[in-house]
Amino acid sequence: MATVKDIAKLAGVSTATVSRALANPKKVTDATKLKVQSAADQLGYAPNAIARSLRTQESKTIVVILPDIGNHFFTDIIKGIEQIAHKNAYKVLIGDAGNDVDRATKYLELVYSKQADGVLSLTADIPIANLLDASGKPKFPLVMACEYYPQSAIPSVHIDNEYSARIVLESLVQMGHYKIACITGDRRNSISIARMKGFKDSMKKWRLQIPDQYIAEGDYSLLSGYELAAGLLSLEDRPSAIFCHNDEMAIGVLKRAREMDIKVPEQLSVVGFDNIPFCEYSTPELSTVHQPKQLIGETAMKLLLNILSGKKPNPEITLPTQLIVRGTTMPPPLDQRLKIDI
Amino acid sequence: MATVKDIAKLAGVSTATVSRALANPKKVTDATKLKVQSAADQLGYAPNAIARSLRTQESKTIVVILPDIGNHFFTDIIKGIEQIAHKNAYKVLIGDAGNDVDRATKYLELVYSKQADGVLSLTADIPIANLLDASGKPKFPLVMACEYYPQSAIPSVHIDNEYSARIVLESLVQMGHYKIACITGDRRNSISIARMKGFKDSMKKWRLQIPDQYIAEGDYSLLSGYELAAGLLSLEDRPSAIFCHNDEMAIGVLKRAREMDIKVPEQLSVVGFDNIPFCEYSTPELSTVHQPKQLIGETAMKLLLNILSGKKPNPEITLPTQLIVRGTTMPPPLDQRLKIDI
DNA sequence: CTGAAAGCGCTTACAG
DNA sequence: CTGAAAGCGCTTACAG
Repeated sequence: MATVKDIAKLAGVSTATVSRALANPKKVTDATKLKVQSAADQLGYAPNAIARSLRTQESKTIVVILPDIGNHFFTDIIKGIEQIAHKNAYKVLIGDAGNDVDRATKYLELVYSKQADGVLSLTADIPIANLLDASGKPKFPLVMACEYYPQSAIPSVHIDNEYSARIVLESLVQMGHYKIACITGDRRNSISIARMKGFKDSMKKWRLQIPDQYIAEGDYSLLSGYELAAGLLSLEDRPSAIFCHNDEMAIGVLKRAREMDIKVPEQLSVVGFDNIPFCEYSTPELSTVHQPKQLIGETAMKLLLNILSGKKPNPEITLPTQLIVRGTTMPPPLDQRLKIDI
Repeated sequence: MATVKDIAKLAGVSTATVSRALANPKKVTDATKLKVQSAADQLGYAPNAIARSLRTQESKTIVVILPDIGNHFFTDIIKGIEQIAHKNAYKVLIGDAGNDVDRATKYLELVYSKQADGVLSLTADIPIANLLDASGKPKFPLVMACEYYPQSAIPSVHIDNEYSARIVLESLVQMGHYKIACITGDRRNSISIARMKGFKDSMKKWRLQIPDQYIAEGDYSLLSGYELAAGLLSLEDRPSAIFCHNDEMAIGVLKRAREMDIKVPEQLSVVGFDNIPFCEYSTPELSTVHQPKQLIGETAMKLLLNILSGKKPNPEITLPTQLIVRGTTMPPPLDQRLKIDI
């Protein structure tokens, strides 16, 4: 491997000049620029980024901490992150936590070991003490996306989860549903809490009850939706609608309903969350809440870039969602329909 | 950030001793080990991996080049890679090529810039001249998984694509299908070529015809399966079975059939490839070829580890596949059934 | 515009 | 067992 030293020798200049010619072509004569350039080409020079990092104290790399690479929701988020990162000459290290807190936390070491300049975390499962110093400020350049720590000073971009749950509920109630169940994610998670709050607030507003057994806690997988639906759909007073906190669990519910011979949407309405590509390929096509996934990724990366360049960040950005009504929702059977004046 | 120098000062030893105490506790007195360790703890020392890399000339990082992060087939492969990598103290840099050859090729620079020690490529779309030197040997530690360059000296782990296609075809023919269409991936790709060969060989063996318009070229997306099925299913002599080169295209076919009111499997059999989790959640559940995805990832990473440690690699590893018959395949209607003696 | 020199933070032969 | 010194390959203030 050729180094600046080799180029310097071949071009008959100093290593300082080589470095300058390659990095700032303006600070150097056209003649030397040419000499250096052709020597570099001749030697097939590739700069050693490690040496550069050690000298400049920056790696031009960021880590994104991914809760679970098996969750398809994150695909477009990552695409958004990578697009902005690459456009700005940053490399992206993707750390899959496999739903494990310790593994997620471990990726933070990359910034202490100087292999990354900042962190873009898609999970709020990391103990917050690992992220904030005594004064409550982030210990290193850090942005959260999708998930977040409420009332923390960590810059974050996310949707309005409470509002998004409310529009789902409003739509369902307007159709006449009142026996509405819910399959959540991890219930200690801020996202689940916000969505549950939106759900409960809407129900309360319409003076509707939520029996305890109508709330089930899943893990965002196809399987957990499938398994939890078994319980929900066997209830004596079976719900006429199920609101799932992501699309994969909703697709799991669809399968269970099919097996139990419960017709969707005639006998059961199902709503998902995220709007992953598979929504349009389920039977029936899944009604859901659309999240601007790629935009979330892009925005979060831009925020991190701002922090990395020393600007003080916009602390919190909320992006819009949208209810998408497809084939899994309709008014419940007449005998189960709510009678209200709208 | 504390450095070895700081620790050395606090512990009253040299930086050399600090380095040794931390890395090889055996080469040092118990007393100094203790002194150094406690000084390091006290200062909250985190080693600078960049400096270490520059000195040791290895980054303990590998890149995996991913054709498209949107293709769910790769999820478990990556899990397998990461598991073995982390167990061996290697970091994994995931490079998403977004189905773009130039982007894929660009990730190779990470090894020239010393940010990665080796490459695990899941795509064979990179021009091979970028990988091999004049004598046909890999320019750097390199392993292929899933895809490969036929007759190259690049170590690779993959399935037997030809055989896998044959078992699909045999199963279909045994059921009595003879009008069998195929939706492939990129047809210049070695995987598609091998699967097509298995397909054609089987058909030839049974003396069956494959009309040109029975072969359609897709891009592994849900949408391409959906779109190409429109043509296939509108043919005057409509196929009674479609073999898709991945599950997502097969699920796209299912949707189109539903819309055209063609009953699967009664009027149309569909077979996918890969066995992604969604297979069990489609309607009907998708028959497919199971690939040992996680094992492929693990095996490929072990191969790369071998190369990295100077051992000469096992050049090619083939892992077994398995036909999984679910709800999308059955014998064709009687009037379209092949009459053969078996 | 160019060069000599220092230094980023480690590790490791080489002496002792 | 321990220390002094060199060096990995860059970049950048400092002189000139």
